[in-house]
Amino acid sequence: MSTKPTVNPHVSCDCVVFGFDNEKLNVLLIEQSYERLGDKVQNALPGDHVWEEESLDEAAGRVLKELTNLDGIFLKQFKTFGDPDRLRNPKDLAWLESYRKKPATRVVTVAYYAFVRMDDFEPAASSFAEKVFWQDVQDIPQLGFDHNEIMEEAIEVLRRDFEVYQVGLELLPEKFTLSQLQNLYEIILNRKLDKRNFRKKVIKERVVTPLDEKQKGVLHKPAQLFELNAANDPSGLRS
Amino acid sequence: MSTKPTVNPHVSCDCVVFGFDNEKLNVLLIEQSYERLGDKVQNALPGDHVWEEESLDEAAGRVLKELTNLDGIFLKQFKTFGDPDRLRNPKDLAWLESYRKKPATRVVTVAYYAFVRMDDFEPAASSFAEKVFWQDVQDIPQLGFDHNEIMEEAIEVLRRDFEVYQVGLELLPEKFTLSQLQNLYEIILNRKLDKRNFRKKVIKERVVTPLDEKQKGVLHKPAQLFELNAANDPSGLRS
DNA sequence: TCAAAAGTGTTCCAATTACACCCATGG
DNA sequence: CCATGGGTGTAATTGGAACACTTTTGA
Repeated sequence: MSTKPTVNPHVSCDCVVFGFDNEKLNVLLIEQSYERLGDKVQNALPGDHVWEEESLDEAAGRVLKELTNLDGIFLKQFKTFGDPDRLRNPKDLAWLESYRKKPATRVVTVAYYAFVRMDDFEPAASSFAEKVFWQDVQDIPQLGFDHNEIMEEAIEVLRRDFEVYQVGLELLPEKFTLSQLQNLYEIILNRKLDKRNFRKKVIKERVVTPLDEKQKGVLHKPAQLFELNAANDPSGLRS
Repeated sequence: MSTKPTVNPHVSCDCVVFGFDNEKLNVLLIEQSYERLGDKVQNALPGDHVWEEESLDEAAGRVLKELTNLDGIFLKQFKTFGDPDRLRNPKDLAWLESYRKKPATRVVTVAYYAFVRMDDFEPAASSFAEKVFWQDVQDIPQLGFDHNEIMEEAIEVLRRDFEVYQVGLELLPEKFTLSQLQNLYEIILNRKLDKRNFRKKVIKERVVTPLDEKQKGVLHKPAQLFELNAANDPSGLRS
């Protein structure tokens, strides 16, 4: 890639990047600032136009890479948003004008969700935005464009794909306790689970394998650490 | 809609329209002919470019309506295909040249699947093609562009959505027997089911409700007819 | 009377649920 | 020694799987 890529102004991709901090589910948001109209800022999902010579998956992978500098991240296309009015809300026009020549152009966006281990990544300025931050999915502010709608659909799809394919376990740190695992299940499924039954099940079904290692420095009985069972890798893409 | 619509040359939608004839699962294909290069024909999925002022769902609904003239058809977006090379196979160039000014333009296509009751619809020429026909999904010929790939993904998604949301029951005629229902299950799930267990289950789970009516004119014991339980309508779109 | 599909119940096993107490550690 | 979360087993219930014969109709 030595020549400058041609941008396709009609198609973009947006990424809903999930992170898990053992207590809640978070999403990466960016702050877009546009000085032209009185230093306003708005929050949005990270995304970019697709280049003419890359696939949609490559575009999403590129956005993720520029944002986090991480490789091997789970990434899945989940829905395409193409309402003719999706960029025509007056609240978004100022930003679009500062960014593109033709703010009236219709843009269809292909939405992806992704999983990032929160302790692999410290949000930092990127080519997309000076500010990048984690936000609790229970407490999402107003976002630009139709990004609130995209977020909501992403969470629905995550719940479903988690139940069907056990997608989402890559949100855990490499070594984790069964309580952490159970927290993740409970948060994604949005219901309480029984501790004993849960443990029996994940061990019988080989979701995880125990390590020869325990927690240290906790003010209670240290827990056994586990790792994901590699064979359990769902058939999704990793970029 | 009195003014002529503006076509968006960068985005199209393609529809995988399923039908069920009590024996196999079928898909609607069209035959595209282009005289320019020696009267060749190729088969493809029905689809069209999106208009500038319609949503993606509306575009798919429009394609379906023009194709079948039916209303109220179940329709669901399932994946977007946007490889830069998806229209660059030499086999497709002749057709594209006969159809568009710029065959090299990259087109991203949003794929939908849909369900049509086969006895509600007799394939007939439409604005898309002179020839429209049902084809057994087990025996799909080579299609233009990346349409074989789209087909395969559609079937996978159908299987999954059927298990998760019981999407697909709208393939049945309004009144049907439990054997027909079981055939549909077996074909979509691709495995045999036990007759007694199946019947117990669909009745207990209120998938269907019995009618005060029986089959007539069959050369065996006439079966009780059933209809879908309306409350079972999955939360998909109907166009 | 025959062929063809309809219709029907019971038993067994596996999987899921509910539930309460002792343990190891750091402060 | 106390607070905190870690760790464990059993009994009851539910749901799924396996399985074979009789019935009704039209030809």
